[in-house]
Amino acid sequence: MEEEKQTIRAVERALDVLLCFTAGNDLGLTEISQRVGLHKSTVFRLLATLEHRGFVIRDEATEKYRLGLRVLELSASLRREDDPALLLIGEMERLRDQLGETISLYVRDRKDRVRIQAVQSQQAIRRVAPVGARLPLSVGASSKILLAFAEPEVQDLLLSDPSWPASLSPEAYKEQLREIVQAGYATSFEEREPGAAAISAPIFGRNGKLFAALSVSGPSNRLTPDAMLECAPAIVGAAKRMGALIG
Amino acid sequence: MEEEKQTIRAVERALDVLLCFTAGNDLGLTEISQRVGLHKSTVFRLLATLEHRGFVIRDEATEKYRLGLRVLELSASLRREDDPALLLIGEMERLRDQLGETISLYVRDRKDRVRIQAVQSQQAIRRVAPVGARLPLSVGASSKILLAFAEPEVQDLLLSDPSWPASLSPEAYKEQLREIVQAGYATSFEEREPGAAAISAPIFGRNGKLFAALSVSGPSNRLTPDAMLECAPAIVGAAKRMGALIG
DNA sequence: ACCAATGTTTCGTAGCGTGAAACGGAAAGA
DNA sequence: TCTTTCCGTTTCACGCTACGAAACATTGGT
Repeated sequence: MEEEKQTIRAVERALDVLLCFTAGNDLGLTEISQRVGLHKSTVFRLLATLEHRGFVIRDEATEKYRLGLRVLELSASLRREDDPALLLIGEMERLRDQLGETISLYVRDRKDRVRIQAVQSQQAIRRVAPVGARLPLSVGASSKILLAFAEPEVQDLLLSDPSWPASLSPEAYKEQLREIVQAGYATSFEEREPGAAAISAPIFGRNGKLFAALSVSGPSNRLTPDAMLECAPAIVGAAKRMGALIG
Repeated sequence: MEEEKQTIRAVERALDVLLCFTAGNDLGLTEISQRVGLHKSTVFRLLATLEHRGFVIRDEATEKYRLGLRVLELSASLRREDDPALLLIGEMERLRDQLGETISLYVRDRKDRVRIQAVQSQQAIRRVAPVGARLPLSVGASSKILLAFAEPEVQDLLLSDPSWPASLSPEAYKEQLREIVQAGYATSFEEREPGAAAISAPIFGRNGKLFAALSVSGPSNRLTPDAMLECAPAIVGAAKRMGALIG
């Protein structure tokens, strides 16, 4: 049960503190200590260390903490010249212009999916999709794609994981995933967020393995089930072209 | 020579390991341990911790370490809706289209400057400017802007800092900065990188304090001293308009 | 086969991180 | 003005925990 990997507690705690800031707004010391469940003085020292390296800074006015520019520096190193997300942005823009909706690119990262690239719809009412967002793998069209086309062993691992919602029976869900493999795309209608719908198709690399899920999302009154059925071929086609672009 | 702030050694080391990856390429355990000057087993545990939280991952093929998507998640929180860099991108694009060169936005972060936004030139030969890059405050046109228009106390602090190159006399440099304040803009010609030139102007916030340096950079055979002199008014004007846009 | 280089595990020690408590300071309320 | 309250900061003794040497494992090169 318990073969925890050998990790360093203080570092783990520091990273937890950092992750608090994914919420977005600035945080005070006490608020952080409550959120991570650590003593004030412990968090104080952790924050002092993070600040010393520039990972967090203090807002001069409010005295609260926020992320520092060091994380921008790190993320710049993530986006390298060979970043697939950069290669695919052109094709994504073309699809956006064709369909008028927001286009996202998701990859699986452990037990979540992460939006690694996005081009926003130009319409007044649109889905806004910030790059970097981390979302659950249990709901949404792209989640189903990432699961349905994953290698069987990771699929089993994820569906049997304790973090998998008990309300979703693995057996029934697998049947649904098989249908998606058959169809070649997946849809979701007001599944994760009310008023939103999405349709997603898989992008395979040259090695034949799933690389990412291409997803079109918008308001559910525009992306009706019928409308999604209609634009599915375009999305599947774009995903196929993208697969040819990446290594 | 005294009291360092109270920080946590293990965390500090972990952050140093993370910062190794700003180089860009993937790193092996031994290489990291040499770079940060720590024992292999120590780095091994630090990396295991960073990996456990998703800040680094291992390339399946090469077994080397690289940054994980958690840093993308963090950087997304840095780019919020009220991010000034997002407000200014429109004006930057306009300036790019007018001058045909790459436009960058720099802010001072401690003893460095960081490029927080950029729009790339469309020309075949152009300056490429990745967002997030951290550069020294001692060379380059935008460095001079960030120093010249900084509050006097931080200017003194930076010029007297041990990290300031001894070859640049603070006295003479201050005189140069005064001239820049007079002119309202700064230039650099093959100063930091051979073959590159830049011209930069300050952006002030509503509070009258310096917010960032707007910079135009390109190959030195296009951005000749004469050409820079010619386009200076356009850049100063754009910087002024940008100042009105931010809070 | 050897050697060299890298990644992983073990283990005893002491140095370090920990959390309770006390301190200081600012803002809110009576 | 004097409380009260809430934050942030500092101190300190205890005992856990992170440390590094060394051994072990694994690979690839010659």
